[in-house]
Amino acid sequence: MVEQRVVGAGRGGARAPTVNDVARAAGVSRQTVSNTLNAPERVHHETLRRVRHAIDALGYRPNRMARNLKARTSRLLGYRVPAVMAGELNVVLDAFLHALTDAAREDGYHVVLFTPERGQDEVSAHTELIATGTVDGFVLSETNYGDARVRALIDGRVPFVAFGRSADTAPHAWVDIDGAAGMRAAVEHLLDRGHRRIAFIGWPDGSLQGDERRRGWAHGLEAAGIPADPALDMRGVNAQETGAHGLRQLLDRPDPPTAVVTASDLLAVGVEAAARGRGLVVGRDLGLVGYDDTPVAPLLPTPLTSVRQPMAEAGRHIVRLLTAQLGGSGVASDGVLLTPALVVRESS
Amino acid sequence: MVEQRVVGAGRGGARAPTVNDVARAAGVSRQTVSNTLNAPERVHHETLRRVRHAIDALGYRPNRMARNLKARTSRLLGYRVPAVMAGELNVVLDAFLHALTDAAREDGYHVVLFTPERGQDEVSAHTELIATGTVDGFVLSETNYGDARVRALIDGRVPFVAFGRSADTAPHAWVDIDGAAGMRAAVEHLLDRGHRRIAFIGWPDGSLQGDERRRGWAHGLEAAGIPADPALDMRGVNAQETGAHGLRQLLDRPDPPTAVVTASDLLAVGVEAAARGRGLVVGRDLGLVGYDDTPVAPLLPTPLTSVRQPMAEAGRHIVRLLTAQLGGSGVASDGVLLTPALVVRESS
DNA sequence: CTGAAAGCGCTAACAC
DNA sequence: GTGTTAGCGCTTTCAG
Repeated sequence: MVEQRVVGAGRGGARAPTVNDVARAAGVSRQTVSNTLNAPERVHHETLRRVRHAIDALGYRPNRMARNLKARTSRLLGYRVPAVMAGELNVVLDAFLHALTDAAREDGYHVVLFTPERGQDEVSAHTELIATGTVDGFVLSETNYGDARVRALIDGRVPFVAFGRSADTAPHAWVDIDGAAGMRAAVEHLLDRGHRRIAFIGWPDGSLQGDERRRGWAHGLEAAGIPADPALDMRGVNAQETGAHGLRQLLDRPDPPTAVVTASDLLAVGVEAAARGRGLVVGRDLGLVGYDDTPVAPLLPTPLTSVRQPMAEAGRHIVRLLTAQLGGSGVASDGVLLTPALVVRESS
Repeated sequence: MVEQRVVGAGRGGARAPTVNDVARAAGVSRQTVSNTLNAPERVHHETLRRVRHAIDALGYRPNRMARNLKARTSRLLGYRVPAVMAGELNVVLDAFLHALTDAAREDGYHVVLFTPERGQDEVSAHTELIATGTVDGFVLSETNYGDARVRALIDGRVPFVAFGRSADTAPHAWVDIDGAAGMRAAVEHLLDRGHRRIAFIGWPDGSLQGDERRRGWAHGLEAAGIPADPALDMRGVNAQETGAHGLRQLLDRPDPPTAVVTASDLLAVGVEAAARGRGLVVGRDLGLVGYDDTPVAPLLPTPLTSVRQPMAEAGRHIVRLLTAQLGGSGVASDGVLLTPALVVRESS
């Protein structure tokens, strides 16, 4: 009986069986082994059986790297791990990565992580990986206006898909979540609840996502015949204190809003805290809707209504577009726009 | 002037220059090119200069896969992306991944993500990757009592490092964070603050981390001469409601605790909510310490004191141990135990 | 239907 | 110091 244990690159382990070993065991040439795997219809029934038996007996598995070298591909998709922002609520990176990984596997790829070296710029971190054939293409996230990576990858004819449009660059493949639609849904929900004065607390101008969300707020109101009052449009960095400060300012006005939408859950947490500080109960005295539906949303004193982004779906689409490019089908300038969903809780 | 643009595997891009191209351009054999890169001391000054010039001019970068095939390694470390748990606070996956990725790069490796296929068991997902030479070793996380992966990888002589000890298996390389020490620090901190009746709310018996944290609570008290009262030892699934229910039960006792430590921030959120429901203010009327220092901790109505696990440091150690094994140095049974730190906020 | 020959891009031995 | 030879494990012509 042939020993059948998992043998790999492990130090000390016997080296893994190769096509040659299988060929010898089955009494055929190694090409026939290859055909058995890649074009079984060209192999005689009986031979097929014999080869397959040998494969099982030896526990043979074709070597990825040899295969890839021959095929001049790595079957690897690069993803730059976003920097960890202290104090920020990570926008469900895990769901996104999980989706990327699952979808990649289904298409015969793997996701490989990277970060730029100290002192290395973003762009050369990418070009280096391509030039060495380490990856076949990239998943870009956190793209913004005039993203340098987008520019460079297009110029270098490197396959990639961006998570987020980057507005002012040449056409390229992207997947995005419609931030304006999400915010608009939040506003419409509050309008349904009877609110008429709805404030927005967001980030300073100049971020693609932030601007889009602000636009959604304005359009949502205007569609209902309510002008977007600039006095109800607050902005500041993405921090709890910005939300708190914003709400206090709003409440100090002669005509305070009855509801607030924020560009992030983090801002909403600040709003909730400031409201509590003024003796107001969110959900009863003040409508509040956050954005991103981070894990904190259901945990606030008044569980927070929030806009949920379909991160897993986005990840799947990204991989599909990317592998389509790599496979030769698929255009490098496809775009997919996904719509977020409002998760209604008690804050609104 | 030689054209100098990034050329890669991109469809339509001209194929990348190889050693042969460089050799031709520099008027040497391709071996000399290889030596220039890998053993420059054996190459004549003048030749070195010429070859290097050609390398720069052509934008040559050695192909990873060819190199790896030759070296019989993939320079890839596999990491199974943990399943996304709805409703759980992800324990700062991003910081961990970032650290893994950075450390891997410094040692000449990359991290590749994977998940088991539908219907595929954990173990064969790992052995498959090794058998095909896709990865050189693994980073295991979420190990638990009698982990099947640990068993299988040891048997298959596959290099790996576990994040978390798995108690009852054969010796192997691991990095862990001392949960008992973390909880003990929390208890000692509360004792310093004058608390004497300190309750613990944790998970049901049978999880390595949960049991360890409970032990830390008991030992922390006993070291101060206070017996760990079983009536103050609550358990339930990791959910907000478990914390809330636990606190209500504790408060209904004739001798309620003055402080609570929990096995997770999520449980602490529940405690905070239940306390508020009873008209108690955490930090003033009740001491509270959570665990994991998730992003919610500073955002609670009373910012939560919590035990922070050094995830980044753990990631770095894991990669160091793993690459040491792969490089031939380093023992496969090294262990590193890290100590968590208490982050004191207003809840205690 | 099967085998022989060639080569993906690189490097390690060994000659010159 | 430099070039020649060989081969990592696989697949892809092309003969037989």
